[in-house]
Amino acid sequence: MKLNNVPAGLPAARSTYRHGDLRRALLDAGIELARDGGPDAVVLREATRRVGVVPNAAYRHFGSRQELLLAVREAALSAAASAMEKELAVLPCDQPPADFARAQVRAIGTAYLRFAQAEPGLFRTAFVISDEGNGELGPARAGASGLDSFQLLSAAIDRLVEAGVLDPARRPDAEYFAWSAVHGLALLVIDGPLRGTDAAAVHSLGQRLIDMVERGL
Amino acid sequence: MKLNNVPAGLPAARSTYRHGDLRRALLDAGIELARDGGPDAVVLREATRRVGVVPNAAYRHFGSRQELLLAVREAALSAAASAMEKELAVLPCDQPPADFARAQVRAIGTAYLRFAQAEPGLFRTAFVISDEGNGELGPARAGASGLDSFQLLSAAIDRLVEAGVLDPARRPDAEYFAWSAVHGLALLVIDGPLRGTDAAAVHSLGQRLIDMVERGL
DNA sequence: TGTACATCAGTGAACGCGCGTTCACTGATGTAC
DNA sequence: TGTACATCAGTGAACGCGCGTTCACTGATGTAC
Repeated sequence: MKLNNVPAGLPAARSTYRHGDLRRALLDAGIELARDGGPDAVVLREATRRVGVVPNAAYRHFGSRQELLLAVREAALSAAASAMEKELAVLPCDQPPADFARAQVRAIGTAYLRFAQAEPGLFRTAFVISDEGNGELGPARAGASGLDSFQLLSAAIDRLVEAGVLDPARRPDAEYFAWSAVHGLALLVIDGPLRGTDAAAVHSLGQRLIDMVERGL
Repeated sequence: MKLNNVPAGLPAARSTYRHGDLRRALLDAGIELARDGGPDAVVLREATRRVGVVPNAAYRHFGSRQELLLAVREAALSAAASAMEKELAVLPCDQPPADFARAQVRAIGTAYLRFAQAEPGLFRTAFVISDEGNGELGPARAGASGLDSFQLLSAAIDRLVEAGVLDPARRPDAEYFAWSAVHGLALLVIDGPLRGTDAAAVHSLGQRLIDMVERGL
């Protein structure tokens, strides 16, 4: 019988060992690489180098470079979802349901754009697949609430309908349209023609884009 | 005095030589590589291999791999602009100016989405920078009309204002908003959650997205 | 029109690079008696 | 409580790979006399 009862089938999560927690350290290094360089910069050898360990040591914790990259991506997705949740959390609740629902959708869009600008490398790691040999995405990782970014948006749009702001006939696929607009702008900002635009101007553009989406839906 | 008078400063464009036209052949090979693999697949050695020439032969025509990639990108941008022009050309002119202006904007958006779906590799080569060490974009290449994709869109939106469809107060940055929406949807389709959706469904989503943009602007 | 020569497109061979990944190992840890 | 042993995280060395790029060459072409 084991003291630390882990679900069968999963590798037991050790808390410390020779290095301390090499898996965690490699993951952190990978995240750092992604942060300034995007997904392609997540290089196994470089991660081990940063941690101060021999390259093949990584194979005790990740089956391949791809597996490390996937773990980094999960972390990035989770960070994005958390950023949204944080933006949602500061919203005042004492307002008419219609306004509140609208504010929630706006908060999600705003958080997405802010995340893209503040952490372009992580943003691209999380949301820009860029083929990589057809992806293998796996389920998008959740934030603290247990919902991923896309689910947060969908739920917010549902609330828009409940609050009577959005005609139910317009509901279908609305999250794709909203996502498209905000995602597109994010890319224009991080490596398109709007690159180099300062944060304030981007914020203002973002707000006007969200206005457009709101009106358009 | 030369028979073939080319503008001074530009390298004389030879029509044929040992290989015939190696530069053109390498470029075509590069385009083919981009077509099924995106920008990262534009590999100098592979292009020479396909053409049946030794790797370093490429250096007679391109200073570096980057230069080849840029040429391929130009071609992809030009192809996109042409697709838009083709879509514009089939529009009936005998309609009220307001309708015509609207139809032109729609045609551009539709062509963009169609191009993305029909040629995802070229689309990504043309419009997804993905850093590459901060890009070095150069001016976006023009179609037959001499305008690039973005200029075509901007001009169409200008006509929307002239036709009285769009409030001039709403004009500023409208092309960025429209571009964002369509570009975002294109990415969802080519390597996001909407990948694998069939052409008809994508077209319908695209039309509804454009509806949203039109209303929202 | 015919010969001599310069040009320069494509050759052949080789570099150094960093990458992902495999192998047999070693030595600190945690466990059983 | 002390010793013997098994585990397995991290080592050391090496692989093969394809890449971009450089070098000195050679031989067909187009040009000058």
